[in-house]
Amino acid sequence: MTFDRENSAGYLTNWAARLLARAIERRLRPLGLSSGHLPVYFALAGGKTLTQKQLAAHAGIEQPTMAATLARMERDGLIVRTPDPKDRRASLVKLSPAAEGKAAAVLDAVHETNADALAGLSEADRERFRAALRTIIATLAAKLDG
Amino acid sequence: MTFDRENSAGYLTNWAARLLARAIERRLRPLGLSSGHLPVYFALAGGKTLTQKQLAAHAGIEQPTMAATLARMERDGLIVRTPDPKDRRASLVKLSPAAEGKAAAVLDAVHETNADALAGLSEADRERFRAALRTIIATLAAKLDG
DNA sequence: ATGAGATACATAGCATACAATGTAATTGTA
DNA sequence: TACAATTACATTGTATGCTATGTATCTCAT
Repeated sequence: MTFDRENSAGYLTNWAARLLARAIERRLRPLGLSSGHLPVYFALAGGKTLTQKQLAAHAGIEQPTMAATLARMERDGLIVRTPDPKDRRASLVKLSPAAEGKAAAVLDAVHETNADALAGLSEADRERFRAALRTIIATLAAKLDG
Repeated sequence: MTFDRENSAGYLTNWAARLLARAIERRLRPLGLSSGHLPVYFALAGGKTLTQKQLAAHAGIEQPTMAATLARMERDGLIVRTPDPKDRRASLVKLSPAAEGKAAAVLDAVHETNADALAGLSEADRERFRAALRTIIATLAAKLDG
């Protein structure tokens, strides 16, 4: 079996994603945050309010994964849930004031991590890279639905 | 907090990696395999023999992660461990005959998944994408060591 | 030859992700 | 209005990944 990892987009993407996750975890840890919190942070920062379902859709993760992440964030005082007055099945999720207070530092951590990772690429290469990822995501997401 | 996911390499890479993982899982499941087995498969296919440490280094994952993966693969009859005659701390890991028999199908699954994911990119864009990933991996791996 | 340090692996604890399934509330239709 | 189907969330079980730490063995310098 001749398999060249260097030419497998899947293998390389997985590897890069793990390295990126480790890099962002290092920067978030001093803030008491973790990589799984990021999609929630960016969806809710600035006082916005969403349901669990909306958060999961926004993050592109499954509902049980979001349920577990929100449970941990609630345990750690990062989010607050209030009953949805229009739907007794649902809760409205908001960042806590403490979490909002960390928003700027979170944004810095994200930007620094991206800058570190992309240090070896020109600005044109960076944009081509992001464009390729957007295409791949769109392709696979469509395939998953259909 | 203004954060544009579409322009975050980390966010996009993570998302693409999760979609790719789901895609390959779908193809591997009928074979009784899973995405975590792949680095082991490709390192050992063809009768090769490596230690756990060598496998972890090859896959770019931490030793305890490889230990858990090997435990599952042993449980499922995919690998065989024999004591290393030169070092009583170590085991030599080999694919089982049953696992070797699936090698061609595994390779097909990987190639098909990559082809699906990259369907929206030209061959030139694909190579640029892989090159960018190799650069990012090298950059982050170096930063992790230093 | 021996003791210190390094090495190979195991173990514990946790986070993030999935699929499959259950429960309660809502919605739409007959 | 009542029942069927749908929806929102919870729960269970598993896999993959990490960090931190423990244990047995090996290696190297004295």
